[in-house]
Formats: sequence, C-alpha cells, structure tokens
Amino acid sequence: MITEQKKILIVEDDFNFGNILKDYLILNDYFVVLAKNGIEGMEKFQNENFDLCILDVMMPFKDGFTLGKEIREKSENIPLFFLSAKTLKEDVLKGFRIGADDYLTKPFDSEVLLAKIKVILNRKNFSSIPESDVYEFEIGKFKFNSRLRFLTYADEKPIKLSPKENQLLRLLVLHVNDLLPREIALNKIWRDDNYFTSRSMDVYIAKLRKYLKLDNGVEILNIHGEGFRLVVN
Amino acid sequence: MITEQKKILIVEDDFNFGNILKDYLILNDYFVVLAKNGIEGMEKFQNENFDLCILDVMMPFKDGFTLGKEIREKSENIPLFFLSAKTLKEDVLKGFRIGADDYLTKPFDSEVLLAKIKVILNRKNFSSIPESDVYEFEIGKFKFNSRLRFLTYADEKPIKLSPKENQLLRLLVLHVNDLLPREIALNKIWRDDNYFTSRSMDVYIAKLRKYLKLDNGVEILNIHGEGFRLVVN
DNA sequence: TTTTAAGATTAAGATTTCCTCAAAAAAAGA
DNA sequence: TCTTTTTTTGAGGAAATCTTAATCTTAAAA
Repeated sequence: MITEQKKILIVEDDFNFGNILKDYLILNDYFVVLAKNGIEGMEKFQNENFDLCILDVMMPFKDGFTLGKEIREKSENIPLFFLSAKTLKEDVLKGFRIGADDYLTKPFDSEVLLAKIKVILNRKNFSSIPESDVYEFEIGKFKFNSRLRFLTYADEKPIKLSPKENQLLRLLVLHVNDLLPREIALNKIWRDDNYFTSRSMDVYIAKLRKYLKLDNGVEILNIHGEGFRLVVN
Repeated sequence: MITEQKKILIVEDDFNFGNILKDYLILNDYFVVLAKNGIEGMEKFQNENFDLCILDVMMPFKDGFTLGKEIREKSENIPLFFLSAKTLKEDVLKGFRIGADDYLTKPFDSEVLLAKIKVILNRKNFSSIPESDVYEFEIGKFKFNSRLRFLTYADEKPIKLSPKENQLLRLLVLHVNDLLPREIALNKIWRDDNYFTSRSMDVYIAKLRKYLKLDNGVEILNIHGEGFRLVVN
C-alpha cells in the first residue's frame, strides 16, 4: 500500500539546527517544510495543509507560543509540538495550555522525537467532524467567515468576532442542527472542562445569541446537561 | 458536571509515590486505581475498563515494559504512559516501540503529567465519539430523537424530553411491544434498584404516558411485578 | 372478601444547570 | 507605556430536572 507522505511544518530560526532536523525527518520519509520565523511559519501554515507542526519557542519577531496560539485558533486538532531550551515548568505548562501535544526540551534526541511523531500521526483519529479547511459558511441570512472572523447579516456592516466567539460559532456551524456537546466544545476550544470554563462558554453563547438575533430563523438552543444546538430554518 | 470521570490505572511498586500520584489525580477529578506490581496491574486491567494506563518501568515480578506489552496485545488503542528513572535513550525508545504514548522520566512534575493526561484523553475522546448508535425512532405517529431528546407528534411542536424521560423512552422503544423489566431499566438508568428509584421510575412512566396520549395507538402497559411494555398498533 | 403489595398521579422540595449582567483580570495593540 | 479588546470570574436569579412524599387506584394473594 502506498501511504501518502505526512507533511510536517518546522518553524525554527536556527538555520543549522532547522536543517539538520528537516533532513533527518525527510530521511524518515516525511515531507517537510521549514520556516525560519514565526511570520513565515504562519504564512506557510495558511497556504498548505500540514499533519503536524513543530515550533521552536524562542524566535525573533514572533515567538513560538504566539504562533502556536494562532495556529490553534485556525485548527483545534492539528498536532503541535514545541521545542525549547526553556525547561522551566511554567514554560512547559504554558505550552500545553496553548494546546500543545508535546513539549520537548533541547537538547533532545532526534530518535525520541521521531518516535513521538510516529505515535501522534498514527493515532487513529477519526475526528467526529472531519477537520475541514472550509471557512465560509451561511447561517440563515448571515454569512460567516471564520478565517476573517466576520459575521455579516445581509448587507449590514460585518460584525467582528473575537477569537473565542469565532471558534465557538465555527464549532456550532460544523454541527449545525445537531448537538454540539458541551464537553467537546470545552475540550477543543478551552482545552479544559471544568466549572469555570463552562461558565465562560455560557457567556460566549450569550454573545453569539445576541449577534444572531438579527435573523429570527436562527437560534442557539440549549439541551440541558448536554450542550448546544445551532438551529437554522 | 454530567461528564463521567475518566478512569486511570496506575501500576507502581513504590507505595508512597504511587499513593501521592493517585491522590493528586483524584484531586483532579479522575477515578484512579492503583496496583502495586505488574501482576496485580494486569488483573485490574483485565477486570475493568480504563481510559489510560500509567506504568512504572522498574518493578519486581513483572516489569512495566512486559506489562505494557501485554496490555497492548489486549488493547491496541488505550493510552499508555511509562514512568521511569531510566533516562537512557535506549529505554525510552523501547517504551515507544512497545506502543507507549509517552515516556516520562523521574523525577517529573505532576502538573506536566496532568497536562499530558488531558491532552491524550481529549484526543481519544474525539475519536471515540462516532457512537453509531441508533437514535431516531418512530413510535406510532411520533418521531423520537433520543440524541436531541425530542418527541414529535405529526407536525406539532416537538416535546422536549428530560434526560431521564429520554433514557426511559429509549429503553422502552428498544423493547417495543415486549417487556422492559423494571430491574433492567432501574439498573441501566438509575444505576440502582431500590424502593425510591422504583418510585422515581413510576413518576417518569406517568410523564411519558402523558406525552404519548396524543396518539391513542400508543400506550405504556404495566405488567404487574415485572415491568412495562410499550405497545404500538 | 379482605388484605397486602404494586402501581398511578400530582405536587412540593431540593438540586443542578443555565442565563444575564457586570466587574475584574488578562492579553493584545498602539 | 497607556489604551483597547478579550476573556474570565462572580453573583443573583431563572429554569429544568429529579426525588420524595402524599394520596389514590388496581392487581394479586390469602
């Protein structure tokens, strides 16, 4: 069977190190794209579809954490590794809070990295909703662009959505007319499921409801104890 | 929160360390079982359903690698973490070759472990959701959606069902025209079979009857001392 | 037929979950 | 830095849900 090569994005400002890593992964049959800073990294990420991102943390212009956060806003599911010489617990935890799948402290062994890459890429991961690169949606009379974070009603001026509003609305749309379980939204967007994140989600539901009120064929219903449902007539 | 606690198996021969870890995870809202060696670990693994296994590598009788291998033979998907003071690259790689999802070297920070646990349980969560269970039923002139918890008569406005109403109706439908033994419903829905849960069930039967009255070809009959029967003409 | 157990129905309490608003805190932008 | 935007936190209250209790009815057993 011919398995498609997996595509990996490496963002690393140390040219030497980046290239060694790239060559090593290519040798192990991955397709690798190397970006040399956060800005270039974001560009490449937007233009191609990757299976995994490996981000150096300390970089000029835009650091790895910032980039990681931006990537997570676009895609809740893409595997994300941070590489860093920062071994401080606080940094590691920050990485995970952003939504990393792993955090490797330099120096690390390349074979170990390879093993971790294999684990995460081989994990059977039929996500209930296929991770799609669709970002334009219609919701009743609204147009919703989740890349630009705009919600536009008819010919009115677009409503700008905050990142969280945007992510939540996107998940709701992907489950349109069906249940979006609370737990799933919390884990995907907030990366944690507890009392407070749940309250926070409620606040965002309220905000979205306010926006969507313009079209009364559209509403967000609660299913008590389960989650929410975006209903469109 | 309605979300079930995730169940974690820890296998660790150091009593003290194992218990500290256990308490820490319990504090963070996991259900934890601690086994003190590989043999006991395997027993517990076989008898219960875990969401994650955390195995110490160096243990008497049966070491963590051996146990991990056996667990992988039984279940190729369950997340597996190794804990070990062995930091040698070769050991780490061995762990991954066995099928570990991560390998933490002691000493490690418990918060970091917690972060990793959350990451992996969330990933698995999304994939295990397909829930190809049937959730759309017809009951006479009713349509019943047990996912959205709706009961709709002809073209009327859907009746919202509460979780318990929903579960009970679902069980009745699955046994349609046949007996649904009281005991089974109680154990499945209330997870307990006593005087009070039984009275509670009666209350829910009454509620369902009220809803179903719209269609007089549908009724819930009692079979004295046995249970209930949903009858549809 | 009488007695006892099981079930039906309704309503009141208790609990949990959700909603709303506002203020505090944190993050991003200028 | 200061300002603006975004996110979280908290409280009060509303709504939904579930249990318990009280009162009646029906079915089976003695």
